[in-house]
Amino acid sequence: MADKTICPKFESALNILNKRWTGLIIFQLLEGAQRFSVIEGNIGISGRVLSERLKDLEKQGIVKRNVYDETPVRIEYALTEKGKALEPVLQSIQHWADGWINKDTKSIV
Amino acid sequence: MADKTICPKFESALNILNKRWTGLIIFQLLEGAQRFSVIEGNIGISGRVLSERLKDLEKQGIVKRNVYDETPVRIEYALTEKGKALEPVLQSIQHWADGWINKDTKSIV
DNA sequence: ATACTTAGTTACATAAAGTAAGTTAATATT
DNA sequence: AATATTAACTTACTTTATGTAACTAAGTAT
Repeated sequence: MADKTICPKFESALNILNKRWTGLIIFQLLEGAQRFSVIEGNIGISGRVLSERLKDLEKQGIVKRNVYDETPVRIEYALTEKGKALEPVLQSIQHWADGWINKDTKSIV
Repeated sequence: MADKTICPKFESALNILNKRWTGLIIFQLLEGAQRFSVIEGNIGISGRVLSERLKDLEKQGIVKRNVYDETPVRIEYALTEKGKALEPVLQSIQHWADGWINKDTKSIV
């Protein structure tokens, strides 16, 4: 691979949304903190990959993992400020989708 | 997979940007029509996958394939109106990246 | 002691992406 | 006439990512 790095920041941002499921995970968390099993059920991701993604997102400072010492233990994943700052990105995707995606054909309007 | 379909249009839009390379391909084409080999070289994608992606994007009405009968044949890929309409999406990603990505650490600002 | 719950992890199977060589068509070169 | 060149792919094969389903750990409750 050549890797011309058009703009390293931009590429690095794209590499986040680029990965399967990250967009939906962030979209879910924009509604508020959620537990592992809730995210899993809501977006239909496999536990294996959700675990992987949440670790990535945490490492990138987009998601925060909060442990509540109840019984059984409750763990919630929430967006950080950096994560919340992605809301306009998802909104612009939504806006584009509203204007250009025909939900029946999944193709040209 | 459960597939709760949060919003079918939104999901379908995400499934485009979601795939590896599509974001960069569209970003490239925002600068104007480009040939296969140029895109390939600029973003460092393999020919096999670029071919696959361009067909997908064409099928979704985001990219138009233009054949110029020169010698050797010249083929250019350009964004359609639907494709150009993605510019604000990429801009919002760029904007987020500028504010939140530290290009050195690739992580928290 | 056994069972239940959440939040994972592990082992294995299938699908997607990377690599490198090959194909096609229209010239241009020797 | 045979060989080479160029762009745009395609094919065969390897590596990586994702899906599936069963399993583990910690802390109760029965």
